[in-house]
Amino acid sequence: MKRPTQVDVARLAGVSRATVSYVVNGLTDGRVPISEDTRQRVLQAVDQLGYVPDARAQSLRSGDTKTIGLIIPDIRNPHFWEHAEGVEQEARASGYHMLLSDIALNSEYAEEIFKGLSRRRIDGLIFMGSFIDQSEEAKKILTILSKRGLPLVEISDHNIDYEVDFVMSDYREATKEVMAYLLSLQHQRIGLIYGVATPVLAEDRLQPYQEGLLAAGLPVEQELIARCGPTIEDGYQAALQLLKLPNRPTAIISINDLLAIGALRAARDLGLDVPTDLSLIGYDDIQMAKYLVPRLTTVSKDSIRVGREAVKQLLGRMNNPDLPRQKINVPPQLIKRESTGPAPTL
Amino acid sequence: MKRPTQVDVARLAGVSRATVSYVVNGLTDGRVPISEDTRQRVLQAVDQLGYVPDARAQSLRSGDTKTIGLIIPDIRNPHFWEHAEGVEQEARASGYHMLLSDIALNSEYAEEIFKGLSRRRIDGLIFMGSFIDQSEEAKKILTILSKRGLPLVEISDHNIDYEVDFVMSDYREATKEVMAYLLSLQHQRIGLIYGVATPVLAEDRLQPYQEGLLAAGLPVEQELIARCGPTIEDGYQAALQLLKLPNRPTAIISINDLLAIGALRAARDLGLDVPTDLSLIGYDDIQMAKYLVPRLTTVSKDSIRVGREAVKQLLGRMNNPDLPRQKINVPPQLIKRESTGPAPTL
DNA sequence: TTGTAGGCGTTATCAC
DNA sequence: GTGATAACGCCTACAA
Repeated sequence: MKRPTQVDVARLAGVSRATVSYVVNGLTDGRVPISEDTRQRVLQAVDQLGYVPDARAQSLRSGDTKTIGLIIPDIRNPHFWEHAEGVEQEARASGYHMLLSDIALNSEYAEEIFKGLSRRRIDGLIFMGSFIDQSEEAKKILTILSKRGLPLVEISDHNIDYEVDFVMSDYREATKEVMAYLLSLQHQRIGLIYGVATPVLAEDRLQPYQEGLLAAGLPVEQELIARCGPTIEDGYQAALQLLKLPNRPTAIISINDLLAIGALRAARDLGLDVPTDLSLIGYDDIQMAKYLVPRLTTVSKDSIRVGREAVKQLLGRMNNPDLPRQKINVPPQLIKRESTGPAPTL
Repeated sequence: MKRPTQVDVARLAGVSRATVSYVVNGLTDGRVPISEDTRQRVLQAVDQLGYVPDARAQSLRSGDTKTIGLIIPDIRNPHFWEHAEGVEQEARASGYHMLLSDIALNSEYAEEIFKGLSRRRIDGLIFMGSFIDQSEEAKKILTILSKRGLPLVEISDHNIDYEVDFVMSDYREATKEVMAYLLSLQHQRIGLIYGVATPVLAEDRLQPYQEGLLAAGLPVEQELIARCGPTIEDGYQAALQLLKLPNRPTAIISINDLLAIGALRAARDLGLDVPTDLSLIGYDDIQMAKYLVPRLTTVSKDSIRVGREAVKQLLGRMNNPDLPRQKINVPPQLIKRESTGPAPTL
């Protein structure tokens, strides 16, 4: 009934524990030679008993856990699963497991999550900067973990100035492009659905948005900036609010595709056609973006690749702690699809 | 630099290792009395060193890992993330962690994944029956794990006959309702997008589909059944295939909402209006279903609740292995929205 | 070619 | 009130 251990295998095979260890770990043809006969006997015993090594014990002994943690801000947003998918793929390929934590956009959880990961002695941690930044608490713990030698990689939407390896997709540049594009389509009133606002998101998107407006000689109007939460419903309500304005925007930038889905719905509910009456742009290029009706114009980034790159960086750092600071740029790209068009003449 | 252990804390506080253990585990007011003075000194040392207990060691000692595994069939389908969300919520509330594995619809991975979970000595496992069933290999391992005393809970779309606790949402009944609904709308040619076909899905959806047709005196036509893979693109292609038929269906049932998103797009690309020209029904009621244009009619199940119930069952079984077989029914529900309507007169 | 012994960090048991 | 000691399962020098 109880799980078999090395001892059980050894007993059955009539050898010592160490021999079992050698065979199981395949050191056969290396430094420690084991007779083929013994090897077979051990293997057979393993099979018969269904012996599986205990990762806890191995890890306690070896010092590493072959596990990397990934903290995502919101499990409900498809965008983050794509990161998770990339992380999991690359981790698996390197013999690592991924331990996924959803911070649920709730800074209160942050400490609990870090503690959990800390207890489990993960070998490295990948996290999304934008949301961790929100919490001073989280930042503090992160610093401690880092000081203690835990390899860290941040996935960021902008350049960062503190000492962490990171994979960046510069949304600042992308947002400039978005603004230029909308302005070239003659849009004068451009709304911003600014979900889950953080200081950092501001740098990436709010600022370039404002700067783009000003550079074109247009005013920055607070009523065109709708702050909201992370759910589709939030995006829906935010869009409704914007579109019901006496002098409504002819274009809306949504901070992510999920909110844009809500916005699309809102437009339709008000009898507005996208893109004839309203242009809409999202960010992330989640898988379904190009199947929506209309297909969504969006700022695309290869999220799976970002996840994979993050793991690569992390493993690099783990193998060589003295590496110079790593950074890699996975530039996002404006994908023009059907949800944007020339400004209507109102 | 190295992680502090109990020994370090003990040294700093000037007490023995055991005392540290007592204090940290809060046994203070229980069986083992510790002077308040000592307690404070220990706590302070813990804080100063940033000591965090090592879960591996604890687990090795105590025999359990406070971790439950969850195997989902496809990380790309939002539906499964909702289950994961429920599992994670309930697990967290009970002091457990969730270890998520994505089987990537690939039976080859199954064995590897089970081995991984086995090595990690999870305390219990929740899995989705429909996809595990595909692989004989997987089924065998599952049986072994179960025999060995690993508590198991299956999340299933139908009643199951073997000895496992399970949470069921009976899609068989729901599908009957779907058929009745479509027939009442006068649809005579009803297509089925039958993604990721497994024998079990067949029972839930293919059979009632066929039976519904026959009961209404309609033929079961193979050309109306499009088998396909799990991605949106697959759904798109499958729908295209169906809709290009000389005698195209006026209604399509899609095995899940994700595929339905593809189908919606396909209809639009062929210039067909949903629901005027084509009725479309999905399954799962993923979050965005009610924001799509048109809002998607679907078979809804409370996935988060299913996840939570599964954890409750699992914990119940863990606390009391001799419990009689548990089963709970979370019945799905047909939600009529905008993607369905009366059959067009072709 | 195989066996022995020590230790990874924790906790339960039993003395002091 | 507090401190040794053994044990959880594994790996790896080192010895035989």
